[in-house]
Amino acid sequence: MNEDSPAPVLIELTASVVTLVEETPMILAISGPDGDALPSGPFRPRRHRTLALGLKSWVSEQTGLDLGYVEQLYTFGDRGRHAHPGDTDPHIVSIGYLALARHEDILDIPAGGTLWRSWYGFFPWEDWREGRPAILDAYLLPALGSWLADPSEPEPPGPDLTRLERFNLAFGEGGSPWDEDKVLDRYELLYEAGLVEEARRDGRPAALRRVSLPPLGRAMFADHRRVLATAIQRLRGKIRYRPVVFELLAEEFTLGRLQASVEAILGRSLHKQNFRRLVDNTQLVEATGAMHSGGPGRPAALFRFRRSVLQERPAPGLRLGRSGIRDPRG
Amino acid sequence: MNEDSPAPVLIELTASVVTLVEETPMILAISGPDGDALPSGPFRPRRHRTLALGLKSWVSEQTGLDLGYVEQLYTFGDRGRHAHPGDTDPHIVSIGYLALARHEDILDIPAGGTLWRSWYGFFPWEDWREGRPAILDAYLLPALGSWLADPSEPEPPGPDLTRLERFNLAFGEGGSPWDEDKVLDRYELLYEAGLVEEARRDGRPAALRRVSLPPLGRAMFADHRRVLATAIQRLRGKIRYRPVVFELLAEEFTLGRLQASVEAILGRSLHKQNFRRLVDNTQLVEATGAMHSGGPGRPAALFRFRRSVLQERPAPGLRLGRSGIRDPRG
DNA sequence: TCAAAAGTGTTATCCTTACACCCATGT
DNA sequence: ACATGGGTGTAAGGATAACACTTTTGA
Repeated sequence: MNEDSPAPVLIELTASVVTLVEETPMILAISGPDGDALPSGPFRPRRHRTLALGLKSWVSEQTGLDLGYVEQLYTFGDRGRHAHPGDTDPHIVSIGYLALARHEDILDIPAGGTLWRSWYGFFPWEDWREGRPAILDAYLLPALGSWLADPSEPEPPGPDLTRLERFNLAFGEGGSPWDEDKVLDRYELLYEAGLVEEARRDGRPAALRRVSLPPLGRAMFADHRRVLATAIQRLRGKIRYRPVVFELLAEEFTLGRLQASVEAILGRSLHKQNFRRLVDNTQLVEATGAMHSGGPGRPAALFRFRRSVLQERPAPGLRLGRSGIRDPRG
Repeated sequence: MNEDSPAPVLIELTASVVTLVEETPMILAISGPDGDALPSGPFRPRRHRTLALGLKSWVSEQTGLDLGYVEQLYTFGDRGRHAHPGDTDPHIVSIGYLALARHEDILDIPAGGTLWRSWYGFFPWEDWREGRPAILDAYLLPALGSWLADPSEPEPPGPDLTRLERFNLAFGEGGSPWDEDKVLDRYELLYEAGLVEEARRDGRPAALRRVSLPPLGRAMFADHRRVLATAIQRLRGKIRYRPVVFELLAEEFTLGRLQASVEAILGRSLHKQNFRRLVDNTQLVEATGAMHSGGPGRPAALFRFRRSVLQERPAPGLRLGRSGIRDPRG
C-alpha cells in the first residue's frame, strides 16, 4: 500500500460524561486493566447517522445511560497517543465529546465495571477550593523544572512559545496568574515532560528525574485523560457565557447549591455575597417561592433557571472573571 | 460488508485561510465548476504526521502558501452534506480549520485558479458596518418566515429549542439582540430551510417560497461554506480573549488600522474614542515611537503588539462587548 | 445557646459608553 | 480653507470586589 493511497482511518468516539454528586464533579468511567477508560467506540458510518448519535449509542451500550446534552470537543489525530501496544495500524483518529447529566436522572447507577469517579482524582492539581494543591510544589513543579532545565530537550523554532513560556502560562509561574481554564495545556506539558504514566506507556523517553515521583493523578486508557482534560477546560470556559451549569442541577435548587456546583467545576472558591449579586445581575434564575429546609442552617429560597434569558442576552452565563491568582505563595 | 464492520472512513481536511486586504477580510479560494472551493484534501496518515500537518501540506500543494497560524474548528460527520453527487461511499468526515495569514507575507498572489475573495460575498448578511444589510429584510427574513410558518416542517421533540426560538436567537428577532458571533447558526438555519444553493444540491426539499429568491450569498463546493461560517464565528469570538488580530496585521500599525481590522472581522463599526481607550486599558500594544504619514489626515503613531501581555493576563484580547443591537428597525 | 448556612447593606474602584472638542497634515 | 483622520478630556452608569453584619433554622 502506497503512502498516497487513502489509508483506512478508524474514528474513535470518546465521551466525558460529567455529573455532580454533592460537591464533586464526577466522570463516568469503565475500570479496566490499563486504568479507567471513558465510554468509547469506533464510528460506524453505516449504523450511526451522525457522529454524536454514534457516541450516544456507545455510551448507552457500555453504561446503560442515555445522554441528553452532548457537545463535540476536539479531534486528535497524532500518532502514538492511542497505544494499544502493537496495533498502530490502522491509524486511529479520536474525537472527544463532553456530555452533561443530572445526578437525579441517573440514580440507577450503571452496572458492569462502570462507575463514577471524581475528576480531581485524575487531575489533583486542578482543585484549588481548599487552597493551592500541595502536589504542585511537592512534586509537579520541581519535576517540570528539571525538564525545563534539561538541555537535551528540543526547543521549538521560530516565533512559537518556548517551553519555559508555555510552562509559565500554564502553571501561573514567572509572574503569570494561575488560570483555572488551562487544564489541557497543563496536562499536555506534563505529558511532553514524560511525567504522566500515559507518556511512558506511549513509549516516550522518561524525563530525567532527580526525585522519584508518585503518580501524578490517576492514569487512563489510551488518550482518554487528554479527552477528559479537554472536557474540563471546555466546561470551565463555557460556564462563563452559556448557562451550562443548569444541565447538572435539579429543576429547583438553592443559591448555595448553585454556588457549590460552580465552585466544583471551576475548582476554586467564590465569594458568597458577590456570587449572589452576580447571579442577581445576570438574571439567570428566578425564585420559585418555595423554600428548602432540612439541612443545617437557615432554610434557603429555591430558584429555577430562567429559560427566557436565552432570548434576552447573547451570552447568558455567569460572568465570572478568571481567577487571576498571582503567585499566591510569595 | 456488515454494518458493524469498521467501514472505511475518509477524512477530509478543509482550510479557511483568512487575510486582510485593506478593510476586507479575504478567503483563499479555488474556483471550480461547483462554485468556489476551499483548499482541502484527504488525510493520509502514512504521509502526514498530524492532522494539522496534513492540512498545511494540502494548502501548500494547492495554493503555494505556507501557513503559520492554524487552528482546528470542528469535525462534521453528517451524511449528505458532502455531495459529490453519486459517491456517498465511502463515508466522508470533514475537519475544518481556520488559518490566518499576513497580507504582506503573501503578496506573491497564488496561481492556478486560486484567488482571494471577500468573505462577505459568501455571507452578505454578516456585514453590518454600513448599517443593517438590506438583504435581510428584502429576502432572507421573509423567506425564513415562510419556512417557519410551514406546518409540514418537523419540530424537534422534548426540551430542544423550537425552530422559531432558534430563528429568533440567530437573527436577532422577537426581542433578541443581533449577535454577530452566531454566524454558523444563521447559515445552518438557512441550509435547513432550503434557502441556500448547497441545500438544493444536497437534495434537500426546497422550501416553499412565495417569492423567488436571488442566491443568498455565493455558494461553495461541498460543505465548504459551512466550514467557512465556522471559521468566521470562531474568529469573531476569539478576538475578544486572544490577540489573534495581530496575526493579520503587519509588525507595525496605526490604531486606525487596528480598529478597521477588528471592524472588518466583526462586521460592525466601533466607536473610535472608546476603541482607543479599550486598546489602552488592555495594554495589548505599545507605541514604537515612529509615525506613519502619507495618507490623508494627520500622521498617526505606530504601534506594535506587546507580546508580554501573554504572560500578564489570562485572556488577552479586545474585551469588546457583543453588539447587542436590539431591533434596530423599530 | 451555638454552629451553620442564608441573606442584607455599604463602599471604593474599575470599566463601559456616551458626549464634546482640539490637532496636524495633504490638497 | 477645509476635509480627513488622529488624538484628548470629562462625566454618568453599571459591574466588581472587598468589607461588616443580621437572620433563621437544627442540634
